[in-house]
Amino acid sequence: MSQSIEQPADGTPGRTPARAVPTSADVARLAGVSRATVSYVLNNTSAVRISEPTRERVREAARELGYVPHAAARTLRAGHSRMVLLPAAHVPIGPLYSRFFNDLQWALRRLDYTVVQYGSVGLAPEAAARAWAELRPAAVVSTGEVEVTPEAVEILRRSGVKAVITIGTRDADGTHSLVLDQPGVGAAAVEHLIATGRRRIGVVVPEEPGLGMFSGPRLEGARRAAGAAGATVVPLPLAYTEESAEELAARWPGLALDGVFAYNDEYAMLLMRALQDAGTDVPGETAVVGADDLLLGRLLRPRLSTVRIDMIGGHELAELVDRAIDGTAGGATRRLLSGSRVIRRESS
Amino acid sequence: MSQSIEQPADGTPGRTPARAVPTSADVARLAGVSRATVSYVLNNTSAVRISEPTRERVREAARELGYVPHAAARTLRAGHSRMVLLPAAHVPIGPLYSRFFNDLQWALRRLDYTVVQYGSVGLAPEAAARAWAELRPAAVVSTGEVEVTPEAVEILRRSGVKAVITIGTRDADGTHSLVLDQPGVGAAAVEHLIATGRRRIGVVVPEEPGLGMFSGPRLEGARRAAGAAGATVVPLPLAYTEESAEELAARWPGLALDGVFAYNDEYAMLLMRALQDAGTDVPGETAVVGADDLLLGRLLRPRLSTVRIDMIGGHELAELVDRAIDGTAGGATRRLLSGSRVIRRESS
DNA sequence: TTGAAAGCGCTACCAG
DNA sequence: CTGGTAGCGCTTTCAA
Repeated sequence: MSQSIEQPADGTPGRTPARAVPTSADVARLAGVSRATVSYVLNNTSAVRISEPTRERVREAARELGYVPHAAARTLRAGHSRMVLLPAAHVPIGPLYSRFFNDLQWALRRLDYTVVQYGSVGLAPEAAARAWAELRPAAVVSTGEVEVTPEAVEILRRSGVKAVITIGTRDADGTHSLVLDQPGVGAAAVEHLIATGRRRIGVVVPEEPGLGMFSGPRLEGARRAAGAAGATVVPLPLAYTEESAEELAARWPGLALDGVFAYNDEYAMLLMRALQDAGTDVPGETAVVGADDLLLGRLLRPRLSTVRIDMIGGHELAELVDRAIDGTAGGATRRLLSGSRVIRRESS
Repeated sequence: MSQSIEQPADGTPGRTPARAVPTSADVARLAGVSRATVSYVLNNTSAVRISEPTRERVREAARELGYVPHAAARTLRAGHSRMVLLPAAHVPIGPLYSRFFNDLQWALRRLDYTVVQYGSVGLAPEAAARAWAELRPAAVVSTGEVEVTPEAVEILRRSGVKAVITIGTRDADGTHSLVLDQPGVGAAAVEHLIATGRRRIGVVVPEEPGLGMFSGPRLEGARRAAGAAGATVVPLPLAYTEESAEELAARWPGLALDGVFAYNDEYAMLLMRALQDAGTDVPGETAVVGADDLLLGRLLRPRLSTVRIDMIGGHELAELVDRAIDGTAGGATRRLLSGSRVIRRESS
């Protein structure tokens, strides 16, 4: 074959010769056509008509060489990518989110986007934004693990990112913001407790870092709801360990609380267990309400009352992303997701 | 300014003018130097000495323009990327994995790799491999959610991927394989049950798709261990729903099992709850063993016995990835991670 | 110490 | 219907 003449300098001479990775030029040579034709055939370019025999020759050559197009080259040439970047969460928020994530990814891929999660643990907002911007994604969909500051948005914008979508506790300007009504979650729980006759209500505040952006607003909402009804709210710091829960349960009698909103179902389980072990009757002495409606909660005894949180569907969000990228969605929008409601079981 | 002459065709004429994204050429122009100099300065190229005033001018210009390098262009020019691709799991495997994931990402970033998770839900092995290959990552680290077939490995190899690392239930050839000893997990559980006097042992097999690659080998290991001791193993299909668990619990007496390995702690909780509700005494009539050592298990009553699974550390793996990329780790290796041991609590 | 220029792989224009 | 070719943004060799 003619290629053998320009045997390329081999990268790894030691072991398997590892021929250089095939390019569209290699495909063209093997098929006896031009690189342009290869591009037309492999991309099914409709603006140009290639004879069927030629198409087949090209496809066969590509198959034989194991040709895979080079995304970076395509991006460079096109001037834009079809990548949607999701800053990856450092805290797994449970089945609710993971289901949502899967739906989103699946829907975006149907729209021909390449979905990529970028781990951004421990990066400052601007540093993270720069790292994301290097990849020149078409859109960034942030689910709240890294704060999206105005500076970050500006960095992304200037790097050609077409759309920034945030899902979080408050709107980030210049973005399409989906605001989860966290205060509403706390308020729903507390209103329910009050409606069932409770007056002194504890609100668990996780000590784990990274949950503050959720727990703060939930506490705030709880306070508002309690204030409106003349009830009392007591913040209860709690780490996700048995020791911390035991310690809290030990001083429970002194706190004289008749109800508690435990942040979510997992903390609720932790706390409820500790309370029961310490001899506190649930819901007799203290009612407990979690959040997220995990299967877990139905397995506890008493069955756990919970706040089911309103969440946007993955498919719906994918469409928003798509419209935001092609400009149809306008410059910046804000949408409040507030539909949290209590599911009463046996613990309240 | 001179740029105003060649005002580029604006992408989105409607709203904010959105000036074209700045390139290193723009930085060079603003700083009054050549593009080469810009590259030298911003990459701290040591082979070349640039005067301090020039460096400062370049950096200032970059800052002013909000310049962010274009990863695709860099990759294209360099002929290789520093991207490590992790096919993202479609099933959240719990805190054990998520901790591992974070460590791995963090460690890889310290080694100056760009870590990217690629959602590959529902793709055939070869299709997934091609999708990954388009990004020309330096390495692919598969944690077992998509099967890595020999064909897939070949596709990746031919696309210049330097290293393929698999963590899974068996070794994939041509890769660096870390084999989790799943049979060992089942065996450990069953041996423990036998040692504590059980003879007819159920093994839960989750009906959820995607877990088969774990549950199958665990069942196999359980069978081997039972066979060696003359005990009996009964496979128990179970979906992760209350109904499925209730149904299983209802026919429990007929099964006449005195022990059960419940796949993991979550299924164990589900089953144990259903058994207790149906009036079966745990561990009196039936002993229950889970796996993964979740905090959850310690909160149950009786406290759940569990198999703690041996796992490689994220940092350690990051180093393997690094050596595999630069060739130091050799062509293909295999390492068995077998160190599972039972933590006995109260349910067995 | 700095600049000019080639070229990575690909696509889209324009000629033939 | 097919081929030639420019050029996306970047790094790096070679020359000045």
